[in-house]
Amino acid sequence: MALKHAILAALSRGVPRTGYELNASFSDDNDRAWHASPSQVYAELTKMAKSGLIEISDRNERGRTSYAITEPGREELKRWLVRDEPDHSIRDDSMMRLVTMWVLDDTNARYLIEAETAFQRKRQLSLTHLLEAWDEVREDTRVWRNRRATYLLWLSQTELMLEWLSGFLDVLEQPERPVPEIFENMSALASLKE
Amino acid sequence: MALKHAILAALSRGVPRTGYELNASFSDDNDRAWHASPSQVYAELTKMAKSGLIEISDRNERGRTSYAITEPGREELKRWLVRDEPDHSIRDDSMMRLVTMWVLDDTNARYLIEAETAFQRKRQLSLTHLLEAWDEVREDTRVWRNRRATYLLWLSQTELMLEWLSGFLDVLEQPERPVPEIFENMSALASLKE
DNA sequence: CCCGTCATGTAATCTGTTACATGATTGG
DNA sequence: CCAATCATGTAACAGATTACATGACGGG
Repeated sequence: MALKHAILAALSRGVPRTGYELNASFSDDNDRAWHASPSQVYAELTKMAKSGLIEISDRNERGRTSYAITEPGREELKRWLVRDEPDHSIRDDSMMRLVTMWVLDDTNARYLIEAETAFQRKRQLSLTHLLEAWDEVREDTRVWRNRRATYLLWLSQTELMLEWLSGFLDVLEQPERPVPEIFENMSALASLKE
Repeated sequence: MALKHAILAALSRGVPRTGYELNASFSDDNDRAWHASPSQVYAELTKMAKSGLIEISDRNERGRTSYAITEPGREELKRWLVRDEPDHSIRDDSMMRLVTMWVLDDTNARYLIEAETAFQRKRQLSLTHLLEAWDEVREDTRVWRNRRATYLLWLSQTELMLEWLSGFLDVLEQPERPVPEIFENMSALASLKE
């Protein structure tokens, strides 16, 4: 039950948040960590409040209910981090498409690769903007250092992906050219030269 | 229902496979595309055989049942690739841990980062070996070009991760040093310098 | 006043995990 | 012959999605 921990992580800074706000971050394309649907989040929040990991910190005149992490919640978050084995299993729809691309003709394959490229470029842009905005805030707490480092990772991951996608187009379209040759000039793959 | 498409993709080369063999690839740490548990795979295979996307190609003296993709199955695979929108939502347990690391003290954080580093190094090794083995096979079909390109992507993703992890250790342990400075000399992040 | 966004939730359904059961074969 | 691996499945449960329902508020 990892949504539980994703919620605890989101509240761990101490700032209370509403279900709506949490949903925004769980559906955000920039948040490369955990996705959840709204109904799931609301259900989980009710359950967690009942079990004491979080508590209602504020119930506004309007519908909004804010939740805050409790001490047991913070304990559980740490317990999870240090005791539970990380789960490295992956379900990546777009990766699966990339491995299966060869079943298509060049026209369709090219189209799909370009669509993926467009998506990654969009991501690259919004991550860049976010990082630039943070440069001006100039905060330097432990949380922010962690978050900035993570966003730098995500940015370089999407840039690696973009570089690879352009090579992948050549792999499908230039069937005579050896695959290793196509990728050997990638800066991001420089370490492969050893 | 993406497991369906993962199975079709695995059978798409035309080589029949048993449930057991499919399970091996779905639980393989190297296969960075789709994970599934054995019981789920067996259930899905029975269902797909009933609906005609795959068929039993061989039922051995022993328990083994081999499945092969059918023409409708191949059609469905292509339909999925070109018509269905890719799902970019992510649930990445180890990524979530990395974003939450700041709640821990340095000792625990360092320990977890080192554990993750060990995992990624193991992956790096097995991907390297796989690619080297393929160099000797020297096949050059459309499938193999696609697969080689994908493995090169996974390898460079792993190497990017390794480089980032070593920087991330510094982020937590050298609280005075600015985060961007720590990562600016990464070769994989070279494009950020523009 | 109507539409879009804010804000939360229920119910039905589907997807995926865990624990368990079963039995054959292979290598030491 | 015993343990590990091969090989498949069932049943109960947990996790997640979809469609739907509800209502408040703010701006044009």
